[in-house]
Amino acid sequence: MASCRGVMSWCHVVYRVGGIVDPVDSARQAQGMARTILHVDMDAFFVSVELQRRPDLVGQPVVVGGTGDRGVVAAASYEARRYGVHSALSSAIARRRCPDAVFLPGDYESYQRVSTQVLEIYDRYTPLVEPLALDEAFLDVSGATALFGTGAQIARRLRTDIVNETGLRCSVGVAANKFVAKVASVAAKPVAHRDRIEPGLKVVVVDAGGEQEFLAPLPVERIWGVGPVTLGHLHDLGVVSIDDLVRADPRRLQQRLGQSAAQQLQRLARGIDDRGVEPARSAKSIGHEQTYAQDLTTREQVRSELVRLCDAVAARLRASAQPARTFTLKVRYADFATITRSFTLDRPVDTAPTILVGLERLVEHLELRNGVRLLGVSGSNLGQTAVQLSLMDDVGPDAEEERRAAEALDAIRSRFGRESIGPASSIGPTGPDGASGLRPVRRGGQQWGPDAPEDPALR
DNA sequence: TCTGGGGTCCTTGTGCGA
DNA sequence: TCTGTCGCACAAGGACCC
Repeated sequence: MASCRGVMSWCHVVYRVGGIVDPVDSARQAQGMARTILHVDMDAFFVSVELQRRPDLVGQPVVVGGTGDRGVVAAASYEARRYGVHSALSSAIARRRCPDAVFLPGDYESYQRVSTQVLEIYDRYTPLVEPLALDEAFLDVSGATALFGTGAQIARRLRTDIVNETGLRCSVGVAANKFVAKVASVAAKPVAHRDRIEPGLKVVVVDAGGEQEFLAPLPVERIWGVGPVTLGHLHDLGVVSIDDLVRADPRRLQQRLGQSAAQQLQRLARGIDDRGVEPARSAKSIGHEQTYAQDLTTREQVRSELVRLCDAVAARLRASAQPARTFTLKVRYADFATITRSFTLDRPVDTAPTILVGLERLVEHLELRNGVRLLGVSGSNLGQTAVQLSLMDDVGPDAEEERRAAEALDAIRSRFGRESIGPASSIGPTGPDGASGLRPVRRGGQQWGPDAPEDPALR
């Protein structure tokens, strides 16, 4: 049985049980190499940052995300969660469920700043930090225990530092591997019930060897990689809890989910996860996509938007010094059907005109059907050196000229800001306020869908 | 009930050369 | 010369994550 041990000054639960033990972990422990992994997850991060600027909203239902009808919720305060509002819910439904909620459009750059501050705190404890998103990270503190104490003690110190220096709260899971640490951090979080908000445990520790007993009673959708589709398959097979998954017939699972997924899920269900904490994961693709408040219905509109997206993607490829060989166009139609089309060049490139030539060829063969609600462009197959030679050369602009223009663009943006210059098609006939102006693609801008028309009551 | 934007990873199908 | 097969690269899509 799992034993829960409360600790005076902060709530802290330890699962120390027997059960099936991963041979890899056993060998590691036998050699004194057991890892201590922390998963730190900020509580309602975006909302908490907003509340620091708007203390008058503390205790109220607050939602950060797309404010328009095509937006989604990025984060909800626990007061809003009591009404069934949660992240990824459509903003329209969120409004219906909680009409009194205050909707804020979100400020990605502020969240980035606070996130950097939190990363600096992690750095004091270990260099092995793998950020997963702005609001969560894995830390391998195996080498820090001699200096700072047990995993639980480090977790407690970290929480205190974060609260004192940022004013924000977080929940921490501690375990011998990433997956279990992540599930533990969820168990440490506050829970919003219809009639009350249950304070979280703040820190939950799962000792090595106790993984399977900790996981067994949890619903199978807690496993990383089980989304709505896989959950449907698992329910069809009578698998509801993680324990059911451990006991499930591997052949039936493989028939339904494929060999790779079935094996991986059963390993995770047993609490086995050999992935290490990777501090410097390089990006494999760089892209931008945008959902439009009104569907695009003409080829001209599509081309014009592609110019903006290409410009933004090319600028980021240059900024990261990672030109791409493969470019993918994503189109979502009004009926939500989504297609992707891609092309691969013989050499990596990072300038918009060359990419655009390829994309326009793809668009020529596309039907616009009854309207396009989303367009996306991404570059993958990232390389190191951009070469202005490609299959587009026969029709593309002069390579040297293109390169010089891109460098001039970067220099102007670096000096005067990202919105200071852009492709001609970025100049809309009229802006939201009736005036013309540049419409740059901004990373983090419109992150959660098109915003509602300006409402002074929002801010 | 309506579904964003940034990604990653996996599977399947196809074309091609050996 | 034709056919089958294997491995590889690529394209497209699906599922998932935060």
